[in-house]
Amino acid sequence: MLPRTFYERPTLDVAPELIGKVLTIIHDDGTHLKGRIVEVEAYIGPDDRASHTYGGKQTVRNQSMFKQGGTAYVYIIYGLHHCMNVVTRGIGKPEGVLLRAVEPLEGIETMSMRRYGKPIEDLTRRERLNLTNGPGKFGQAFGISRDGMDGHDFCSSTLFLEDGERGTVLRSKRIGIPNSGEAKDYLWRFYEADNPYVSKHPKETE
DNA sequence: TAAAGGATCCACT
DNA sequence: GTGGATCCTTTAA
Repeated sequence: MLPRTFYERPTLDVAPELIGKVLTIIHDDGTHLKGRIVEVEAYIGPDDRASHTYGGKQTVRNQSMFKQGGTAYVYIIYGLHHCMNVVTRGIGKPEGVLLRAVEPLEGIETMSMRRYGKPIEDLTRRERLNLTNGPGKFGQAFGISRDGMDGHDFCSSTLFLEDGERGTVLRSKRIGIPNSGEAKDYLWRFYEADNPYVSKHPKETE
């Protein structure tokens, strides 16, 4: 399992290195879920208009962002989708990386039932790719919720990351950022080239 | 207490 | 490629 020192570094160093890492979540009912991370975005609180912690703003919802590196920050977007972040740097530094998409490795049956209520063999090709190719979809497939997951430690026996194979890492502008303000142009999205589980393959890449 | 908006997803064209 | 759904969190009065 990746040590805490992996997370307690500059966010823009951690984010691209998360590509290819294998995430494991073990739920209370014993189900093992594994996925290979293929898409992330960095959010650097104090200087980032698009972050929930812009200017160091601290609320009931985002308090996990202020904890030590390797903490999970889970929030609900648009009232219904759960998104998971990995907190970086140290206590009092509200920075993190949003996990946007993974490639399913283990527990695919469970993911299929959670997402579509039917077994994997009944899914269309499109539905299989739609299991985890977006922040909210990944959250639903992995059974992520604020109860129990928010504030959880990535250095624990039921939630952790391990090394995995990594392909070519590309970078782009982030997705869903309003088309105004200086934060929109930052190339803080990282994803694996040619991976079908990446939510979007934009034109502007480096 | 009320109002506005959002780090998205899905169905439809 | 486009637009609507949907409800929680924040902020201001």
